[in-house]
Amino acid sequence: MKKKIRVRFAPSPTGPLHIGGLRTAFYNYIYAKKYNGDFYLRIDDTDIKRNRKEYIKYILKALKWCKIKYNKGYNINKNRKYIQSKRYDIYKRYLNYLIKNKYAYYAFETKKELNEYRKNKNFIYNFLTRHKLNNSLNKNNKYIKKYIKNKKFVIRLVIPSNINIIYKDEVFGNIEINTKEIDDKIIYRSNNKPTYHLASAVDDHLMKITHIIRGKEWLSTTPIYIILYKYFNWTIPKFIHLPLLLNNKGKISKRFNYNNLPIYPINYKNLVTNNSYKSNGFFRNVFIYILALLGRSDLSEYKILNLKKIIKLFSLKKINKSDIKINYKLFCSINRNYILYGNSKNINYKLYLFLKKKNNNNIKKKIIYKIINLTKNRISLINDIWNVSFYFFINPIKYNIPKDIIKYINTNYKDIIKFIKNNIIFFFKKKNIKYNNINNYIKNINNINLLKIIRLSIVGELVGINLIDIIYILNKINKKIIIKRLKNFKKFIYQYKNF
RNA sequence: GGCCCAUUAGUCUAUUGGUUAGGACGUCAGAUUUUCAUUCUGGAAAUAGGGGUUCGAUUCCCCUAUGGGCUACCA
Repeated sequence: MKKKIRVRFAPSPTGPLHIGGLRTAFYNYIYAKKYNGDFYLRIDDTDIKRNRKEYIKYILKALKWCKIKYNKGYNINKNRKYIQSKRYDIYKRYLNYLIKNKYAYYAFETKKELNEYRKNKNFIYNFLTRHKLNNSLNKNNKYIKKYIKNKKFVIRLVIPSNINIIYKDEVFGNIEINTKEIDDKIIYRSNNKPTYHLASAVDDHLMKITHIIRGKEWLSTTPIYIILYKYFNWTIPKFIHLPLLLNNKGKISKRFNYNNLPIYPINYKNLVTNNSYKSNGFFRNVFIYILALLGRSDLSEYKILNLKKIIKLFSLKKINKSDIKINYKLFCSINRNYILYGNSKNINYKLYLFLKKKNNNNIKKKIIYKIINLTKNRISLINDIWNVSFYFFINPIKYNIPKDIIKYINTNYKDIIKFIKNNIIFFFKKKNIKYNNINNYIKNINNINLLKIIRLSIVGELVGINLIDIIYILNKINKKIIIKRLKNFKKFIYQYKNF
């Protein structure tokens, strides 16, 4: 019988989860979904100096937004079992086994001493050097006991001497690393806490993890994990390493810029930013697609697929090996593509929710939807809708007038005032103005500059949707708006008649 | 420095021994649009370099270069 697949996502809460971490979580999730397996969430918080509870919350929130659901695992309210800081007793039991079988030993060097050794760049704490160093392999029992009693020790894993550890990665193929390159890794610190290597190996075994899906940065550290598994005589899981996500400067980190955005806005100590994928206006399903895209060579067709299809198409063979540079602009255009061709019901609703917050004049829902339909083909992110539709909600704040129009206003000042007063305003004072009336009126003006001036007075700038639509909608919202704006503009050019 | 991994246009990638090296975003030009956007048409643009193996190499091997990761009492 085939063993049930079980994967885990095991972030360490030393910073807000970034897109790279989320991508790892997502790949674990879809892998489990694809093969009907389990997906667990574990919090690997063995780095007690850098861990923060806020980051655990952040991780959970980010997973939730992306709808990455786990079968079992850490839950801030209910289940706190899947967190390593609550499992120290367990690790200690396994540690004792390693010591008893001479797979691990006590070492007594201070950090200072180690730094001294490391000034020689070739220094490695392993089979070549350990017999000369200050550890329980070389010292008598009395000495060892004294150090252990004073808690001045770490425990190191015995890395076997000069053998090639070969393992198969499902993405990268066979990886071969000689043990002479590897330190006898510290698996237990002087503060009585295990390090990641021990804790994660033990947990992965106890949780019966069958596949380890994580970032490529672990590729050369995997032998340590394998050695531990062999000492315990456990079944080694399969490894699936994912290409790294890079920003312009290298591996993405907790420092944010536009190519390295957080998922959610964060405000924690000196980590403050309002920008994030969510708050900048990415659609959830687009963001999920982007996560899938980062590392999959089969998803370059530029159609936004839903989760079901992403899972259906998933194949280890299609995971690429080379690292991926985050390209925020590309992400934006994927979002834009979705707005243009995606599920318009969902899109319009989200855009409506955004505009609703800004709607101070109680513009009717129906009209807002109309505005959305007219403007949404010119935006990339949800938030952009304001930039292209603000003039329906507020009067123009400033007039963005190009030089040639300034010149035109200066030379034809009197005629323009006259035109506004006697022609346009006169037109808008009529009752029951229909779309066709506006259409005919505008078409008959037949003077590009005057049309531009009408647009300027209403919108504040020369870009935007069809002028007839703008006028029609504004007139529907409130008959007085256009007249008011025309008068404002008249006042404005009167003030600045010599630009 | 050592070890590991990668290298196709600006970016994401297709082609795993025979293709005029394909697509998407971006970019440029034209048409449409009173403007902008959309839409349509078209253009420029890549197998990092050098050696092998082969009738033939983007594809396999080696070297170099570049990028990235690891080399922590971080994960």
